[in-house]
Order: sequence, then structure tokens, then C-alpha cells
Amino acid sequence: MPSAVSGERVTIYDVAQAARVSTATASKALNDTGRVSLETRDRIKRVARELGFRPNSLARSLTRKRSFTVGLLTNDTYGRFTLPLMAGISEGLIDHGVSVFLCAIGDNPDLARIHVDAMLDKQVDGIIATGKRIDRPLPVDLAHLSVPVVYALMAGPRDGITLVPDDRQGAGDAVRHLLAQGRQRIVHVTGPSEFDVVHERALACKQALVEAGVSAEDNVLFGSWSEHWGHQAVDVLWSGAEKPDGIFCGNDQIARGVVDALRERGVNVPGDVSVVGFDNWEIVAKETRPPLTTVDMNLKELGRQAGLALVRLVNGEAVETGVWKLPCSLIIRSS
Amino acid sequence: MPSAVSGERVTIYDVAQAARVSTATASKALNDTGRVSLETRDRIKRVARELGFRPNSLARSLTRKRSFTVGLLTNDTYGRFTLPLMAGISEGLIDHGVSVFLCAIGDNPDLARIHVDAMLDKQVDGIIATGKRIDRPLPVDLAHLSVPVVYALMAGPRDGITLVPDDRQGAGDAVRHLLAQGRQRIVHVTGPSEFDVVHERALACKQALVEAGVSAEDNVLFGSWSEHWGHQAVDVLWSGAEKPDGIFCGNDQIARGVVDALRERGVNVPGDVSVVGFDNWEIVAKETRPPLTTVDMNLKELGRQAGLALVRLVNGEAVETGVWKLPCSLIIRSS
DNA sequence: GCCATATGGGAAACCGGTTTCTCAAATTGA
DNA sequence: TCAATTTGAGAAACCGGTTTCCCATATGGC
Repeated sequence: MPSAVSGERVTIYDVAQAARVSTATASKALNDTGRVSLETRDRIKRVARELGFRPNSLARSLTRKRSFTVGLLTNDTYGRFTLPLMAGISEGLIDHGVSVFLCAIGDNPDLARIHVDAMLDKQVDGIIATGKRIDRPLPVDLAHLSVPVVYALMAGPRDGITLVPDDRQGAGDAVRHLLAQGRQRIVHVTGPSEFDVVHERALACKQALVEAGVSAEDNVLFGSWSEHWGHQAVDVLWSGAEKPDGIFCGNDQIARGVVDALRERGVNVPGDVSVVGFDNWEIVAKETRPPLTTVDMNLKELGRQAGLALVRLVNGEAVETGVWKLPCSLIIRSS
Repeated sequence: MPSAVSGERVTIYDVAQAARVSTATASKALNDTGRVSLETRDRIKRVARELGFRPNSLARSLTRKRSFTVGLLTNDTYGRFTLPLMAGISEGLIDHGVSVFLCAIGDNPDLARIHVDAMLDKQVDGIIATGKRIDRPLPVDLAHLSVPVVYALMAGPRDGITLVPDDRQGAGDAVRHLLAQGRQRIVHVTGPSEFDVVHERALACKQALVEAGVSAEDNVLFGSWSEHWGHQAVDVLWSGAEKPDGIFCGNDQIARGVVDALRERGVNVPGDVSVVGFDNWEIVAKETRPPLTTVDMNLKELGRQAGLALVRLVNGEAVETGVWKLPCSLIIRSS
């Protein structure tokens, strides 16, 4: 008797029986494949709906050899970059019925190995690797896996697919914004020189200045990614002869430190000096006084693209390899 | 011929064939179940190892009716609370071979429904629900699911299992710390009064003061969770007659605002006034000048416990229902 | 009216494991 | 020495779907 059996899940067998067909026909009808009359198809679909049939994804995956599941591997313990990325991936993939395993592996190679193995055992269709250090690989080799891998915010192999923000464009926009404000003596206060992105951004900064015919000599200060360094940098700059009127910072925390230090010195922002940050970490940028103009890396969109690129790989479609640079946006606030 | 076939995954069938036994025996040997001679068991295990056999988790899940997978549902778009929690869950569960699907659903009920359905289709063994607002439920009803649910940082049903930090103890410790510094005029600057935790913490604050025989009248200021509010609160407090010498803040951002405002007024922290925050959001607390003394909610440990509680539920073990309050730790820095 | 083709649907194999049940051989007991 | 029990291992069913292949019937052409 076809009726809503409580507790137990409804299987395709139940549907088939209720519709008086075989499971084969039921399957074909529900998936719009094979040869089934329109009449029968509709009837089966109706019955399935009435019974509240939901196919067991595991069983389907077993035959299809597709689990509709991907893994996201990250060594960003803080979540600053991972969560927006994750949200984007998830958003991009949910339409494809794909779910995401998230694994935070820190810098522990053993843990990384365990998690990757667990993912492969669970038959993930692909893996997205990400980290906070673009130039540092994950502590595990993903190059020879049986599933495709996409790298986001992280250096992948030459013949792989890597998605990163276009730091060059972002930094260029930031500097051009400062120039448009009429700033002429522009310095760049940034993070440790061991980071690739630091050089990327510094280079773009210089280039934009040169293009505008503005001096770009000795205008980069390397330090750490902290507010503290922002303060220090202002101390250094304001002890010199020629004080800058525009400061482009390597991230929002540095910028916050810079702005605070300037205020404390009685320097008006943006009256005397304009400041631009990088990251658009709203919790920092919005609470800076005045709110910080900064570069947004559009991480959510980057995640979406990474997810979509991965499914295309999984589907065997051709995907252009190499480094994809996704545009950054300048978020103009009051600084 | 048993040999390392490249590309294709090794199945239990391959192992059985190479060891000249049936798949039934192979399965039993590898799982240490059934009746197999020690000799045969060892041989099969050795062969499996040599072939690099890794069981297909999907196939196993299908028969065992356990997917060794749980879902983590969150409406915390920012990751501030979710990621540490996630790390804890993951850490607690990896030993059990359990992986975690992470879904950020925001406040969208439709999206929530879709993700929950997707999880159920993928046969998750259980779900952990979490959010940034402890007193706001997720925009989807999880009460009548076929799998167990554990609530973390979020109000669950009466007969469910809910894990939250012990706000009362944390707030009490914070206030007692201020008292121990010799502070007598203590105020509490906290978030919006619609939040349950706000009242919880305010109450604990009052109680600790009363116990110490210190005045606790009109000493709570409700506002928002922002730095800006911290500034405003100092304005209010310092325009009054009797200025406080100890301030306990509802979160680190407020505390940061308070400390900055005090410094700008020339009030010395911790010389004239001691300040304690809540959350131990390191990025804020460590960069505050001076570094912030604050309450850590031990979210990672909370996540671990939530994960373990869930597997116990899944295993049908008895688990005490109700609200579990996990201890907070006071992190003493310089404020 | 008869043969070739198209159509709808089902039986059975399969995905990769687990588990029950059966059975032959080995061991034990009297 | 012979029956009763224990032991080791395999055949087959199963989990819940998908897919291939085959067959009966309906349709079309001449």
C-alpha cells in the first residue's frame, strides 16, 4: 500500500511499487533519461512527489562515480580569507548539487595527509586548495592526485589552475586614486618583503607613480602586517624631512595603525594626508576614523569562480590553465 | 596478476583476488570481524597494504547506513565564531573518520532548506547548528529531522543538546579580576539589550559586584557591538560626576573603542582605569594599546565537545540533554 | 497481410563494499 | 571409532540507486 511510511526513508523501490513500474523505469522517469512515455513519466514523478522521495545521494554516487562533493583545504587558521572564499564556492556550487568538505589543516603535514586521504576515500570529485600565504604551498603534495585540483590564493603548479586577486590592478587603482586626490608625495607602507604579494603590490605602486610622472624613489617601507607597524612607519616618515601626503598600505591593519598614528600627531586624514588600505576587512576598515578607503579582493567572487572552474574540470571540459587574475575593487570611504 | 594497476582505484575485489580469497573473507579480515584465521587475516592485510587498498567510503556507507559525515550549519557570515568552532569539531572528529560539510546559509530560509536537504540526501549522520546570535534560531526547523542535531552557540529546543560558553562564569571572572586590581567603581559597557548574552553577562557582573559588597547601581550601558559605541560610552561616562575606575566590556571591539577613547582623553590604562574585554579576538585584543585583558570563550574546545557529543548521539549512546555551559578563560594582558 | 522499425518497459547486472547463511573440514569428546 | 562441535571460508543477498540489453507490442511501408 503506497502511503507515507513514517521514519524510514522512501526509496526508489517504494516509488516504483506505488507507481506499479520497475525501479528501472522509475529511475529513468525521474532522471528524464531512457525511453518512458510522457504519461508514465508524469505519473511516476507525481507519485515520487507525493511520497516525498529523495534519492540517496550515496547510492547514486556509487554508480555514477561522481560524489557531487568537493574538498576545501586551507591552512588559514584564522578564517579571514577562507570564509568569504568558502561562501563563494558554496554559492557557486549549490546549483550543481555539490557540497563542500572544509578542512583546516594548519601547517601539519601529517594532518594534511590524513584529511586528504579522508577526502579521497569519500570520493570527492575535486579539491580546492587555499591558504593565507599565496607563495607558500600547502604542506602536502596535491600534484599527483586522481582528482582535479584548483588553487585559490595560493601558488599551484605551472600546468594547474590558480585563481588570485589581481594585486597589480588593485594596487594600481589605489595609487591612481591617491593621485586623483592631488597627492604627489606617495609612499607605500607594506608587509614583510618575503611575501610575493608585497612585491607585486609595491611594483604596481611604483609603476603607477612613474606613469603619472611622479617620484617613486625610496618610497616603500617593508614591515609586518600589523597595526603596530603602521604606527612605527608613521614615526619613521614623520621624522624625515619630506613628509608624504598620500599613503598606500599593504593591508587594512597597517592602514589602521597609520591613520591612528596620524591622528595622534594632529595630522588630518584626509585633509593633510590620504590613506588607502588593502583587503577591505570591514571590521577594521569601517571602524577606522575616518572609515578607510581600501581595496576589496572580491574573495567571494573568486571562490565562486574557483568552484565553477573545478566542476568544469570534473566534467572533463577544457579549462584554461595558468594563473587567473581576478579584478579587485576600490572601495572609497573617507580616508 | 596482482600488480599496482595505475590510475584505477584498488577495490576489495582486487585484494581478494590477489590474496586468493573471496571478497567476503577479505572484508572480514580487513575489518577484524567474522571468522578468519590469523594467518589468512595477516596475509590479506599485507596484500591490501601492498596494493595500496583504500576502501571506497561511499560503498561502505551504503551498507553500514553511516556516512561518517556531519553537517555544520551556520549563519555567521563572518567566520569570527564559526571557524574556530569548525576547527575544534574537525579536530574532535577526525579520529572517528568523520568529515564535516560546512554550509553558510546566512538568514535565507530557502537557502537553508536547500542546504539541509542536500545534507540529508548525502546521508549526514548528524548536524551541528551554530550562529552568531545565541538567541536567534536558524531560519530553518531542525527539530524533526531524522538525524540528531547538536546546537552550539545557539538556542536549541529544550530536549536537545546545546553547548554554549559559560558567560556567567566568564563575566564573573572578568569582574572579579577588576576587583582584585583594587577597582571599586566598575561599569559594564555592553551590546544591544536584545541579546540574551548581554543580560547574562550583565547579571553575572552585578552579582559579582554585590558579592564583593561593591555598588552595582546603574552601572550597565547598553549599546552596539562596535568600537564606535565604546567611544560614545566613554563620552557619557566621563561627562558624569563619578568616573569609573574599572570597565568591563561586552566584547573586544567595544573594549578597543573604550581604551582608545580613554587614551585620547589622557586617561591612563591600566594606571587610572582597568579595562577587560570579551571574546579574545586576538586581532583586536593584541593590537589594542595596551594589549587587552579579555575573556576567551574557548570556542575550539566547545567545537570539539559538540562534535564528540554528536557522534555519541549518532552511536545511540545516552547523552545528557539540556544546555552545557563550557568554561571561559580570562586572558590577562596589560589593560 | 506481412515484414521492418519504433516504442515502452522490465530483468538483470552493476557500483564496491558488508553481512548472513551455509557447508566442508578439522577438532573434540566419549 | 564415530558422532558432536568448532572453525575457516565462500556463495549469495543486500544497501539504493543506474544502465545495459532484451523483448513484447504498436506502428509504418509496400
